[in-house]
Amino acid sequence: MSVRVRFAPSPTGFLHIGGLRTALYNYLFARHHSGRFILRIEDTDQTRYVPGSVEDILASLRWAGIEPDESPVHGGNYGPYTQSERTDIYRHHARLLVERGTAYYAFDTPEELERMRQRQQAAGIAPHYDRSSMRNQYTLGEEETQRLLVAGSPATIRLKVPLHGEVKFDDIIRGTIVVPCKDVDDQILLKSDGFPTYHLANVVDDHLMGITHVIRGEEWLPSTPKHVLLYHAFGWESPLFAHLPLLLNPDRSKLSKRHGDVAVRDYIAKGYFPEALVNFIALLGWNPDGDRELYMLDELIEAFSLERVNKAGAVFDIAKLDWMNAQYLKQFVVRDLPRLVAHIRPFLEERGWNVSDDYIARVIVLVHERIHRLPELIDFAPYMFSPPEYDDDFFRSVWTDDAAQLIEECTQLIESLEPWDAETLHNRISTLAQAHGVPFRIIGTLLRLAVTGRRVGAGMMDTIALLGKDETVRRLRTFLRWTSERVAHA
RNA sequence: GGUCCCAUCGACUAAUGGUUAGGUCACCACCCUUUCAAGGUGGCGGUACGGGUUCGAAUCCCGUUGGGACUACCA
Repeated sequence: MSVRVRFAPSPTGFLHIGGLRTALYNYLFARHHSGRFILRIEDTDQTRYVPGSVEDILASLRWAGIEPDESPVHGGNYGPYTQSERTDIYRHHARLLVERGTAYYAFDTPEELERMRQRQQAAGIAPHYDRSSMRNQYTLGEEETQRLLVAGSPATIRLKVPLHGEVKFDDIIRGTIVVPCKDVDDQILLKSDGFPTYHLANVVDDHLMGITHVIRGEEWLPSTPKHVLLYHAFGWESPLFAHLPLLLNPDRSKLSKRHGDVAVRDYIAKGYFPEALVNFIALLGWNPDGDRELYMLDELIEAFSLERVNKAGAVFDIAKLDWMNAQYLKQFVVRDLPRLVAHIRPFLEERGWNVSDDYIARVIVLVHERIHRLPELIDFAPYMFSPPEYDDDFFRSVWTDDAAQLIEECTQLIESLEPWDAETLHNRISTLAQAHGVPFRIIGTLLRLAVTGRRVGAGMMDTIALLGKDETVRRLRTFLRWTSERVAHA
């Protein structure tokens, strides 16, 4: 049987980084086995729906290179792929269960349920639906049940969980899991608003859509016994389960906002490469061997297997993501400079800097080893796009008595430099430094301060060579004028 | 509280009964060097604890401790 897997997010906001990893593992598994990857939208809770979510999920997946084979927009033979368009199917199946005697009607109000829970807590027992004392099909009797239904009383349908015995299932990642039935609650399957709960919709859809492997986050592990019971109740064969370890905050709680960005779109906005983010999260909880770190998407597909997924949660460590992004940055500088130029151009234009592709490319080559993400280039080397600004602290910390003389001579040297390249510049300045008995680094630093207004940056000779003779000389003269004013006032 | 899951350096992980417990990030030092990086070399640092099983345990079993998830007419 060919593999069919699904990623089934709720449209309650932007796609989460944890969701992206779940989608990725499903996608890798599907592609590795030449199977199908399905996107299903689980919007059965109308109150939590956030407009634009579906678009963000699709856009984020596409950005990451994960394209569904079937989805609300890609179509497919098992649609519709949006649960709110399948309510009739769920109602039908819920009634089917009632007819089979494996589910029943319940008429309790939220207030009644709340009181029940409080009683149970006060008595020191675990909160659970008490089938024998609440208002349902069994306590009310068939006649009263029918009367209430006909009268239109709000009703839910609950799963009739056996009082004894145990539920057992195999998880590909965790092995056999056994839970006593008495610890499984009579889960609501159909809400009084006629919509299904996650549990019903999920099981019905996975069955109807021919899903072979349910690969999802570990947070679903505790409710899997309910799902297994549901498959039994329908008389269906259940798919194989694989519960993925959670992505964690640095404090080892479930990855969440508060500790940093969790939306994929945040990472897109910060200029991370999809290759880097995908590579990074693929290795959070899975590893094909011990040593290799860098994998492109097709290599991940080739190497992926659920058997090598870890059980323990993994902390999302931005520092390593940054390192990985820098690795890809270096790679792309060699392999695909135009892509980098196109990537950074909007960021530059936002600052009002319109320069040629060729110039941008040269700046990227110049500074790329000093940054992790392309947009960092703007904060790292704004002086490549606009003149530097100096302030008093800066002046005090750099100025020495012979600085003016040295810069004056450098300016003249630069004005007449032929040919115009970094190596020649380095040689001539080196000679000048020797003539003055001054270490090269003194002049290098002085030039850096004058030309860039900063203490750190890319190689100074390369920077000057790229800035050009006119611009460099202009900045040096400005600097000299500015410093002489400072000295006069001092 | 109850149920379930988990446990190798600070982080991500390798080692599926036999290794001086390996690699990557981070951190530290040194080299390189016009600054900062990048790169190179080296270093710091770990099998949570206690019992078993075994000639031999990070690995298998039990317990303890710790962490997490779940415990809704949310997913």
